[in-house]
Amino acid sequence: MNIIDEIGILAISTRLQRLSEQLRKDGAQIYSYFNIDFEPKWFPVIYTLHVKEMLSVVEIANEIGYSHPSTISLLKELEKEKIISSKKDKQDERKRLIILTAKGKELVSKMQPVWSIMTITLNEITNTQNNLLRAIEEAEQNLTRQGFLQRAIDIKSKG
Amino acid sequence: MNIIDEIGILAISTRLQRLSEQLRKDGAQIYSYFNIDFEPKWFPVIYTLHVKEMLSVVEIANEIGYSHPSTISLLKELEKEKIISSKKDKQDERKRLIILTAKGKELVSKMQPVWSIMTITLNEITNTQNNLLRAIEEAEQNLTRQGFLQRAIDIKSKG
DNA sequence: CAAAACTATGTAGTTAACTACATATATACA
DNA sequence: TGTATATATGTAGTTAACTACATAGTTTTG
Repeated sequence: MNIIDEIGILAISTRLQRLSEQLRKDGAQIYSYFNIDFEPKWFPVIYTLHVKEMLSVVEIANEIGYSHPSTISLLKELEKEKIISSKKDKQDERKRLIILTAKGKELVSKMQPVWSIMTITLNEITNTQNNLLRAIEEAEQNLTRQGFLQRAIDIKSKG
Repeated sequence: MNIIDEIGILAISTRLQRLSEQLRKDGAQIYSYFNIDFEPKWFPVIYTLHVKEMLSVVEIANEIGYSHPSTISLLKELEKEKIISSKKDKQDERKRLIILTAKGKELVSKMQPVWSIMTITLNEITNTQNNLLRAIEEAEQNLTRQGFLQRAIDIKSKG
């Protein structure tokens, strides 16, 4: 056990990041093992388009919680891979509407059984005494109620 | 299991990363609010040196769980800030031994009350029904027992 | 005891996110 | 109605981690 594991809560940001990175890398290995040419970072965009069919760039960015420039760079890759395509919105010429191509939809159906397996596997890993997904949701809710900085200021003035 | 739950766990890597990033940014604001010139990313190195006094580059990298090149680049910044200093190991000329400078030690004592406040605050945020730190530890333990890929392969062959 | 293997450090280049700024179009209001 | 404001997209540059490779020193072994 190293120091970061020992310090506990103060290093929680580092811990979250490390676990995220590990799951992302393992996810990439799983796609590769099942002979699917897909990068984990594409998942949020593709899944969103699978469910919502057609969205603008900013709508996707909001759905996946990324900045719009990050989203644009993902969309560029996916367009190069011919997994998505886009066209101007006739009603609003500023907007670019994104959809899955036939190839993209095919890819989604090929991935669905793998997603099921991943879901089962991730539940095995994270549905422990303290459920990781619930824990994230609860922490995010607390942060929404009152931010980290404001809480720290309050504790200082009280303590 | 419905679609929302499915995307929930499938997107867990993204969720972990986002929460990590938010806490890191908020942490930076807290240091700044308390007039401390310190970046959250330096924390693992500084805390490690505070506890272990003197370590080589690779020893620090192992303690904080980063690659050695990442560690080198953090050490470069900290050396520029005169928070740490380093000297060759006389016993093993390959090694560079790192210690906190007087300025570094002063900084640590200035930060300790802030770390206490952060600890309280982070516990408020994460010690919910499902404790986030425990949840991370439990998930990491499960991954150590058997990796994500191997679990996925097992489920495929069973299912 | 010299060659091979290993270990420690360092450099170069990549990646995947970000912020700040720029531009085009749409909407609101004086 | 035309100017100010807001929104959508895009570009440039930054950041903080990584991997792959290079080099120097140490240890092992045939």
